[in-house]
Amino acid sequence: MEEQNPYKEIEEECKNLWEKEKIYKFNVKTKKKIYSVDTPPPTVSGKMHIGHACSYSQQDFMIRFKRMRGYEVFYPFGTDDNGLPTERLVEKTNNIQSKNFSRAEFIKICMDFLKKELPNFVQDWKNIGISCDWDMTYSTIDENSRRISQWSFLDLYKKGRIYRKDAPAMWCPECRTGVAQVEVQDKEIDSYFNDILFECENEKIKIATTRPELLAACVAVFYHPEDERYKKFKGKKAKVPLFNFEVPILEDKRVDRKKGTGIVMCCTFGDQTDMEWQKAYNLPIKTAIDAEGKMTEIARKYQNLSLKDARKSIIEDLKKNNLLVSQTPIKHFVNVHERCGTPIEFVKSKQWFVKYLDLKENLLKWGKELNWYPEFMRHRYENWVNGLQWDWLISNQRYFGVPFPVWYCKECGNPIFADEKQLPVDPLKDKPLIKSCPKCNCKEFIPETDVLNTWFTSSMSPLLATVSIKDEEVKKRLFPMSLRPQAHEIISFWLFNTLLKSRLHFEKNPWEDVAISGFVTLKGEKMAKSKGNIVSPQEVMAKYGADAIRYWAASSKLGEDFDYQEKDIITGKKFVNKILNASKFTFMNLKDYKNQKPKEIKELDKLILEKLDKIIISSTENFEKYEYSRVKNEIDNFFWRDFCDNYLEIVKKRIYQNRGDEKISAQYTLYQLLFNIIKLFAPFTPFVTEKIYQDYFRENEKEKSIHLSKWPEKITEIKNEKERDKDVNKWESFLELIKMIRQEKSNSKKPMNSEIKLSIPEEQYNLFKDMLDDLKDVSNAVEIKKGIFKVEFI
RNA sequence: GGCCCUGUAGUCCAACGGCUAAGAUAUCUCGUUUACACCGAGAAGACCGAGGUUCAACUCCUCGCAGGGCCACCA
Repeated sequence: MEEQNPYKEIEEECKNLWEKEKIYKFNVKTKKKIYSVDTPPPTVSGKMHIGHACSYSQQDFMIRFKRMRGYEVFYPFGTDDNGLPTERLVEKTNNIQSKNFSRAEFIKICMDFLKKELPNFVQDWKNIGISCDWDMTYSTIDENSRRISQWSFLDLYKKGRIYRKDAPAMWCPECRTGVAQVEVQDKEIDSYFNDILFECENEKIKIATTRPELLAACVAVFYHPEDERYKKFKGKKAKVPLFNFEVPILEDKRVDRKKGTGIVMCCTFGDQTDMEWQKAYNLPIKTAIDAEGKMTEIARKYQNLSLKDARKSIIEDLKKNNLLVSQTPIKHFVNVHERCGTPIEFVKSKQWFVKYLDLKENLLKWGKELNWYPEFMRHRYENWVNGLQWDWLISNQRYFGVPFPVWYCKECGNPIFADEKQLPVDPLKDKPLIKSCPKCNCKEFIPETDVLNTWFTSSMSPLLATVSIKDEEVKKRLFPMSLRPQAHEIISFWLFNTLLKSRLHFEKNPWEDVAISGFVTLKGEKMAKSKGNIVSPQEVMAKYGADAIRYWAASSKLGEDFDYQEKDIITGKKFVNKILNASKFTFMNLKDYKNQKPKEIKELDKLILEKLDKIIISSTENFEKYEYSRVKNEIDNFFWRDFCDNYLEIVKKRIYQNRGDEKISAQYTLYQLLFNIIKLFAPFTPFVTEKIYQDYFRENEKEKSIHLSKWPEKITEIKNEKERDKDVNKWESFLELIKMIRQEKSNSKKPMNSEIKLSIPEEQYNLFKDMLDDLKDVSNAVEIKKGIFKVEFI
C-alpha cells in the first residue's frame, strides 16, 4: 500500500474509548424508549466486502441518530455461520470434503474453524465504526440458535404448518441436497439442441432435445393440437431410440410449435412442464437420476454414470446408430443452485416442507403493514409472493447445521418429535423422551439425519438477537423491533421468511420499519469475485480511513445502487482533514473564551445561528425519514460554505483585534456552530467527531462521548418561521455580496487580501448596516460608501 | 413474458410543479491571507427522445429508446 491512513491513531483511540466506556451498551434497566434493530448477520464466508461496508455504514447513520435523539438503542451483532455457505467455505479452506467425515467430526471442524476466524471477521465491522453493542453477539449455529430453530420447527408442526412428503423436489446433484425455490437462480449455459430420431410405424420423427441423457425416462411425446405436421400421429405410439420401448404420442397446448422441431419428449422429472404433464395425463413415473446425481437402473448400460458422462455416451451411441440427425449449439437459461452453480434436477426424495402457499393473500397484507424505505421495495416483496409455486423446502441433506429434532419409529416409520424441554437436541446422539412409538409400541428409533436449511434459522433473527437479554419484560419491550435494515437481494429470502415466521409463531409483524439498501457497483456493474471487479474495503480503509469510506457511503440514498469511485473516497478523506483543521483554528480563536454568553449577540452571528437552526430542523426531519443522504448534503454545505469559507473568514479579525463584547459574541457563536456541526456529523464520521469532542469540548460538556450527547435542537429565539426565513435570506445575500467582491478581485487578478474602497447600493447599505464592520473585515475594505456596486483597489 | 428502478456537465451525484438547475471531481485562470495546498477565489460545462396535463414540467402522465434488477418460462 503506497499510502497510510493518516487517521489510524485517531481511530484506535476512539475504538479504545468506546470499548472501555461501553458507549454503545444496551442498558436493560432503561426507562427511555427503546429503538431495536434486527441487524443483518453477515454470512461467514471470507471477508467483509465493500457492499457490506456501505450498507452497514448506512444503517449505522440512522441508528446513531436515534441514539443521540434519546432512544435506548438495541443494536446487536450476529454472524450467520450455519449451513451450506460455511460448510462449503470450510471444505474449500481445509481442502476436505464433508462426506469423508462423520457428522460429529465435521461439525467439530467447522466449529473450530469459526472459533479461529470469527474475531478477525468481526473486526472489520468494528473498524468501520458500527455502533453495535459488541457484548450482545450471536451466531446462527450457537446453542441458543439451535434451540430456537428447533422450537420453531416443533411449534410450526403443532400449528399444522410442517409436513413431510416423498415427492419430486428441486435437487442439487453437486451439493447432494434438496434446495428451496429461493435458492435457485438462472444461468446461461452453452448446450446443444440434439435432433434425435424417434420412430412411429416405420416413419421417423425428429425430436429436438437438450437432455438426451433422459431418454430412458421418456414417458410420452407431445405436439401442439393445431400442428398440421404431427396430427397424423394422433393416438399412435413412438419408439424411443436406443431403448426401444414405446410411448404414447399426445397433444397439448403447452407445446411451443416454433421451438426445436415442434415436437417434444416428456421425461418424468425433466422440468416443471414435464411434471405437469405427468400429472395431467397420469403418465408413469420413471426416475432416471438418483440422489447422487447418477443414472438409475432404468438407464440400463448407462447406469451409475454421472449426468455428464451419460449424455456424452448416449450422444455417441446415437451417432453410431444414425439416430442423431444434427446438433445445433445454443445458449439457454437453466436453473442452477445459487451456492454452487450446478443445474438443478428434480429428484424424488423425502423432504420436510413448511406449508405457505395458502397464505399468499395474508402475506401480501402483512407486507403492506410494514413501513418500507424506500417505498417501492415493497413491490419486490409482492412480486416474490405472487410468484410462489412451491411450499418451503426446509430440509438439507447436509452434515453441518441445525438438526431436525426428529426420530422415526424403526417399525412403522412414524415420526417422533423431540420434547421442547430437551432442546437443543441432536437426534444422532440423543434419544427421544418417550420410550416407545405411540402407534406401534416399537422401542427403536432411527434419527433424522437432515439439517434445517440455514434460512429456517436466520428467519428467527429477531429472537436469536435477544439471546443475552434474560429479563422477559425487557424482551417484550423489544418487539416488534423498530427496524430491519438489509440489502434488496435478500428480500425474498431473509425478509420474507422472517415475516412469515413471525406471523406464524406470534401473529404479528417482526418489525415496524424496513430499510433496504442498494449495492455498490464498479463502472455500472455489480461487483463479483467471478468478474474480478472487487474493491476491498480493508485496503480502502488502510489508505483513507474509516470515516472517509463512511462519508462516501452517506452520499447514496437508501435503496439506490451506486458506483464506486476512488476519488469519492478521497473527498471523504479531505473532509476529515478539513474538519480537524477547522476545529484547530476555531479553538485557536477560543483560547481566552470562558464559555460566557455575550451581553448582546451581534447581528451577523445571529443570522448564521438561525441558518444553523434551519439546518438542524430539516436534518432532524430527514433523519426521521431515514433520508440520511439529504442530511449529509445539507450539513456538508453548511460546514464548508457558511462556516469555513465565510464565517471563519469574517470573524477572525474581530477576534484577533479583541473587540470586547463583539469578540465574545463571535466566540460564543463559533463554539455553538462547531459543536453543533460535529454533532450533526457524528452519525456519519464517528471517529473524527469524537476526536474533536474529546480534544476541545469534553472539559466543558458532561457526556463522556459525543455519541451519547444530545442531538442538536435549535438555539435561537425567534418569533416565527417567517422571521427566520427573512434572516436566513439576509445571511445568504450577505454571502452573495462577499462573493461579488471576491469575483472583482479575482477578475482583476488581485490577491484576496488586497485593500479596497467599496461602494454598495443604498438598499444593501441599509440592510447590512449592523454588519458593515464585518463586511470591511472580510473584504479588507478601508471604507464603504453608498452608490453603484464598485470595488476600487488602493 | 410480468413487474420494479435509473437516465442531469468528461465522470459521480443533488434539486416541495415556480427565481440564475446545487455540489464533488477532472479542466482553465488567479491567489500562499493569523487552520487547512489534502487550500482559497473565480471561469467554463448538463436535464435520453416524442407527445400530453398545467399560467408554469428536470420534476406529473403516456409512448419510445438506453442501462440495471427481481420474478416466471426455458423441449
